[in-house]
Amino acid sequence: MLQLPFIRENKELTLAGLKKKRVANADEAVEQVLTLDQQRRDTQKELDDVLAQSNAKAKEIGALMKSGQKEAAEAAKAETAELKSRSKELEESLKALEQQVMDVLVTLPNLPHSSVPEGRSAEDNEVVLENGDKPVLGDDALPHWDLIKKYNIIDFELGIKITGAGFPVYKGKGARIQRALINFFLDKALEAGYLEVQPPILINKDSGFGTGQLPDKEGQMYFATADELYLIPTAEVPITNLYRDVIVSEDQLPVKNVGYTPCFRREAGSWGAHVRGLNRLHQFDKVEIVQIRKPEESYQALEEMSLYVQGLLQELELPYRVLRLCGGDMGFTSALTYDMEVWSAAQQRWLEVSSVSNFETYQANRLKLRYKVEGKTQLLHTLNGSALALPRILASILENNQTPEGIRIPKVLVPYCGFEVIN
RNA sequence: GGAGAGAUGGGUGAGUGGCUGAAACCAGCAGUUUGCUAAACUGCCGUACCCGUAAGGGUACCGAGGGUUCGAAUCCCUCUCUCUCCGCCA
Repeated sequence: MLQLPFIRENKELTLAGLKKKRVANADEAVEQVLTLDQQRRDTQKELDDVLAQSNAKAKEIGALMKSGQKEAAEAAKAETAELKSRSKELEESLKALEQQVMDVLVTLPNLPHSSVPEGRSAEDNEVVLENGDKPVLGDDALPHWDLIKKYNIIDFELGIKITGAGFPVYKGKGARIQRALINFFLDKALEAGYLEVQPPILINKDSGFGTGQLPDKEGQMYFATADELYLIPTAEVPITNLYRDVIVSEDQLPVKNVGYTPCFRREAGSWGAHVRGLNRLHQFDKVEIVQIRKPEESYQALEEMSLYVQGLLQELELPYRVLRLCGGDMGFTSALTYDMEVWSAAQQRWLEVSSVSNFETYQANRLKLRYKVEGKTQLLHTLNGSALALPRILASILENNQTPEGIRIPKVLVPYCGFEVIN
């Protein structure tokens, strides 16, 4: 959520940012927020004054009662009636105005960092770098959805029976390589100084609001109606919400957490071409890194996180590229996002496997996540990144490493898998 | 699921209608002093919003929401959570 005082003092900057993010009704929305906010403040001033008068009168009455001046006290009581009804009115309109400000404010996305390129869609994203050699496969190379059948390691039909489309069953070496990847990713994060956490994978409304999934992305999450809990779309949500309503003491910074969780996404309306096999699932596994940083350090941290993720891809011997997302393609809550894509040799396309973002104060403002600087509380910056999401990593390992003798497991994973080839 | 008890500031914990934004103690911060890796003493020590260039002032908050009252941490209602006992159970 954007900070109201910031919008007030930086209206033009706000508008420019929102337009870069391709917000359709930016002028209108900002104007509305500022007008409502002014009304809100006026109303609060008036209410506070009325309440101050009421408090003074109440004290007066108390004193009169004590000194036995009953009649004077009764007379004073009569005077409070008007103040009371007035304060009630004002309180109601204050509440209404606060709600209205909030309603518009939550529709505004985060402002993009100055380095974010202009653009409308994925085609406008900036390729920051490309690394690794794309393998050249023979004509008989298979896409991963055929390889998983050939080697009987992932079963989509079985998943359909148990749950539905997009919920695959991993079997044998398929299950073992999943477990290997998770452990590999967690171990690497531990080496890099992250604290491992195992959060719940169901979250309440407040948590959904804290990281920005609610109110506007309600339809993307599975919802357990009996208990009003959402299945997490990413570990970002529970891990970042660990720090909701927290004033972190300076010596605990920076916070670096890593967690493995399954992730659940309804992906309503996003099925079609290019989503075969492991390319898009309703349930998948992911290791997520989350950092909480002082504002002045957050962009340096973002670069570190990007390099960290790239290091993982290098160790897995996967050709990858890094994109800086353009204003129109960025997430709602992000100020700057790098996407990491790996080359999927049989499909001949790039697959997104990680998204590393700095949210600046946007989430922290919702979370009320702060620290103290010289006695004053100040919002912190939150960042997170996939490190990494499994399915597409697995897809490209399967495709890129296929040989007539079977699928070669990347060296770093062999100790974790306990086998060198899937055949 | 059934029965009972409870929820106060970073922690412990007092407070049952006005003198309480809240005692006391601990932790923390600043300083004074003592010749010793510590003690004693003094002061400070919650959050948010509003007015103000500032100094400063106002308002709200004692699990959450509502109500009674001139006045609520304190009384009433609803909800949430925690603990204890019983039941069930990985």
